[in-house]
Amino acid sequence: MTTPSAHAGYPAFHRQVCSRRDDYIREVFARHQEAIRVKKESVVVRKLAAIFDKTLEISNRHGFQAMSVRDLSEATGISMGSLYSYIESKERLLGMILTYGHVVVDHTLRIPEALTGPRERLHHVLRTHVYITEVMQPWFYFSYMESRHFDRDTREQTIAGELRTERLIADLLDEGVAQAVFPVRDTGLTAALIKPLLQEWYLKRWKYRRRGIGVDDYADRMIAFVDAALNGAAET
Amino acid sequence: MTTPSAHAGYPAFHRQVCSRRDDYIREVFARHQEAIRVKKESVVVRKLAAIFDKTLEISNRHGFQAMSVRDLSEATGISMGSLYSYIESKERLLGMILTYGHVVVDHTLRIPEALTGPRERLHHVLRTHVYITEVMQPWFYFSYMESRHFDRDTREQTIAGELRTERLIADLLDEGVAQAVFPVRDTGLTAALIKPLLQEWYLKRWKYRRRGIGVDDYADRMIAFVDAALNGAAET
DNA sequence: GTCTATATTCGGATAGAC
DNA sequence: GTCTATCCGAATATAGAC
Repeated sequence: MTTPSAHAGYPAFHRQVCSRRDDYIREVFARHQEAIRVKKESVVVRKLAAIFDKTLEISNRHGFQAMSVRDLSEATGISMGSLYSYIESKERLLGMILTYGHVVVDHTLRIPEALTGPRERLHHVLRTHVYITEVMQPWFYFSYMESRHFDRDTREQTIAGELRTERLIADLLDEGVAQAVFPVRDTGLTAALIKPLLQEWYLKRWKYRRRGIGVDDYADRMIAFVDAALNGAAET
Repeated sequence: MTTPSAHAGYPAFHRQVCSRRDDYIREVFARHQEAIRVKKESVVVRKLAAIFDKTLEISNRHGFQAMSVRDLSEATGISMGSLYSYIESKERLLGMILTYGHVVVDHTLRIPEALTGPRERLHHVLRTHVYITEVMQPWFYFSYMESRHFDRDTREQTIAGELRTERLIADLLDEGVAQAVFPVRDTGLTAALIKPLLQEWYLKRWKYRRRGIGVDDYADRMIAFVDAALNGAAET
């Protein structure tokens, strides 16, 4: 049941994403330049990295609203005045953090390419999703929990992203049904039931950590559960 | 695939819970009496019902922190001063709302009793959970989303409740394994994977409503999905 | 029991020296 | 680029008349 997918296991995936972190933050800088008064890129990248980390850390404990900019100032060791020359406003900080996550996800959650069989393609997508949400757990948690506080546009953008994932899964299921690999009736609903199994990993990771279940463990088990559900669907 | 369980369908369940609503609120009143300056029970029950409803409504849109007591005052039509003679403080209001949900759940999520087969008992628990979270959707959503802002004790109480549900499912799976009804390997992990399928219903209900999927539809499909996963587990 | 008016604290944001 | 000091609006909570 070990994956015959395009993945070389989680550690390699983790290293790759982390090594590109500065590039991702540079792109965030580029997209929000007008809002950032400091102009020296190397300085900005270093500071933004710290600001994003601490914001996610504090917000995920008490909520973004509850985090005062003063709290953030103390946590990062950057004074209020200085901080505001990087973030412009608290709302803009939110926007930058969302951009950050989207940049990372866009660069990593790529299509399988060489994989052909519907089942293999599905497995790959499920595993990659678990991997990326493991690397970026604080961001996914934040995005999920805070989305209802966003303004209309931002919220709808987030929801659209969510639905895209679900749609991707549904499409893969459709492929499988067309090739008589999965005996699934309603692929849309089935995809909707699979998605919470992906979200489970970043929403309740503490629970699995406490039980000693690691990323690859979870991916293996979750994929097996889904496979069983897809196979057994014939009997319904 | 229609349930041969102790349930007479959702509408009957809904009516029963709603008809007892005043009793539940009376119990909340009893448990928080010292914090409520107004003493006339009939008045308190009526006002608390409105206060709870509006609080859940506003909080579930923008978050409990973001809801000012002024907002609540305007929404309920009760003046600031008057409001404070019912809630003592915003934090106490939070406590009362949590009590409210716990009271309702304690009275409705009862054990199957006469049902014997492990599969039937599991189906019953899953369906009842979907039913109760449908009636009390705003409360469950609130409790899930706000729990990380609670103080230590309250948060741990909420988590304990969560784990109890998961444990209940795991125990039923164990029963089934013992009687060779389910070929499941790790019942703890399987229970952990089933739980998000229950939470899905109150966390993303808008999605299913938009697709025209009702409570009993969801319960049927979700239970079928779980059944298939349990059966197919043998092949792993 | 209900209201209006107000005390007080806190958080976002900026000015301006260095 | 970074800091300290400060402004100002908003939110919780209360006092006290009716």
